[in-house]
Amino acid sequence: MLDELRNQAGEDPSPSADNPKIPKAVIKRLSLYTRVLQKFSMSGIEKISSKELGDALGLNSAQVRKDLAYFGQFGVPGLGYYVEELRTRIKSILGTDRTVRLALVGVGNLGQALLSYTTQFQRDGFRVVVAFDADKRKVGGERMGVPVFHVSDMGRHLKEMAIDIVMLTVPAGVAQQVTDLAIQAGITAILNFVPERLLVPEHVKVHYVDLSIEIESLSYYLK
Amino acid sequence: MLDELRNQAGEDPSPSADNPKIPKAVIKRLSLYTRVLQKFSMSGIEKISSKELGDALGLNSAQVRKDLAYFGQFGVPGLGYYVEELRTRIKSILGTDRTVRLALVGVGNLGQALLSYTTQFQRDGFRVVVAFDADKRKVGGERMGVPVFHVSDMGRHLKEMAIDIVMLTVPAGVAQQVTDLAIQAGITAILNFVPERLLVPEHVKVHYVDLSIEIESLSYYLK
DNA sequence: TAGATTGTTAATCGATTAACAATC
DNA sequence: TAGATTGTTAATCGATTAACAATC
Repeated sequence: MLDELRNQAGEDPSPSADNPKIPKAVIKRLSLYTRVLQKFSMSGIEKISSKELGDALGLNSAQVRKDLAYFGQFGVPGLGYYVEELRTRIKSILGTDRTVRLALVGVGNLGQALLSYTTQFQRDGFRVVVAFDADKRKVGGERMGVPVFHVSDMGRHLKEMAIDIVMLTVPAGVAQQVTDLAIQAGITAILNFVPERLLVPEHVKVHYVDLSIEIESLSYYLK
Repeated sequence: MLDELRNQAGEDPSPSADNPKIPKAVIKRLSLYTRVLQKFSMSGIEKISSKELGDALGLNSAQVRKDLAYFGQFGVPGLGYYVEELRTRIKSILGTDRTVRLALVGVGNLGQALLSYTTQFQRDGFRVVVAFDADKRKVGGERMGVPVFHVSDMGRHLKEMAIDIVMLTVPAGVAQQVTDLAIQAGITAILNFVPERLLVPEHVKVHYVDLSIEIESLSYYLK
């Protein structure tokens, strides 16, 4: 599982009065909503109904309204939602209204693919600001405008550069080791593309993305 | 999600007597099980309990047993499961006991990352046998041992090479167009890495893998 | 036989959808 | 006001976990 599955990370932000345990699936859909809203916004459309928003993503309109209701009342009965306002509110909820700073560990093929997303990330409030590799030949220069350092210096750079999220695209054998180093440097969020289960302390959030599982499970549906 | 989310593909194989609607999440876990079983098998361990299998993946032992129970009785009460036997049975269920033939459309960074997985895929019963690109400079030769043709010839090659699954890593603007071509050529399973919803006929199964959503939703948990 | 672990049912938990009064 | 669409509750659906008799 990549995704969808294998969200065996830590616990959600603790449920409280104004935060009554938000399902993980809701958070993922919020990101999808911003993407659709962005498109509508660029076409100059100013309002959108839950039906329209749902249709664009293959979702039920009730689900859209319920998702949003977790965070407040954003709509106008009889009218719908104001596109730009809703987009802004959701980005604020997700925390992508400020720029999230990413580090990439492992500048292999997948790593570089993620780096090439940088431009898109930037638009979305994300930015890969540093990369690390164990191969000295890859170290020193830049890849896609991102400086590449040796993993032995990782801890220091992670702190200095105020990294929010570490993306792991290293060989399976060293994933845990690299994870430990990152956590020592104060990292609390890891996006793990390595098909290995990582052991981390409670306060660290690991998100698993497992590309080969996606392919493998699709095979079942061929028959 | 990736994963997890955005499984808005067609319907499951129709529920019948010996096939009582298998949840999608179960299928994904089956792939994970084979991976763990492979490891145990290589360490020379011959049997494994649902507890051990679950622990290796952070899953409940009851869930492991229930997942397997969808497909028959594989275990021995008081003993557990025979590693190699179980592995073989699951691979047979998933259809990865034969080699699944993949085509890649779009030889960009992500495409090449997926190509570089080829070796691993092969071990798992997967093989990328052909790739396509619209850039003439990429066409003609091979990448990671896989021949690259121009998209204009895609339909013909897909048929001739008996492709099972098409992996899409093309620019967003052409995703639907490429999809239509693939479907015309008889493709029924698509693994879509492009953040675009694809319109496909009922019989075609689309699986969405959305890397930037994974990152974006992780941002929420930073706070 | 005693100990262990399965397969399976029932209980719980979570997520989606339908329905509709409230409201612009 | 009439029409439309929200926010929200209740109903449904699906997935996970607990519990335990069956069985090796």
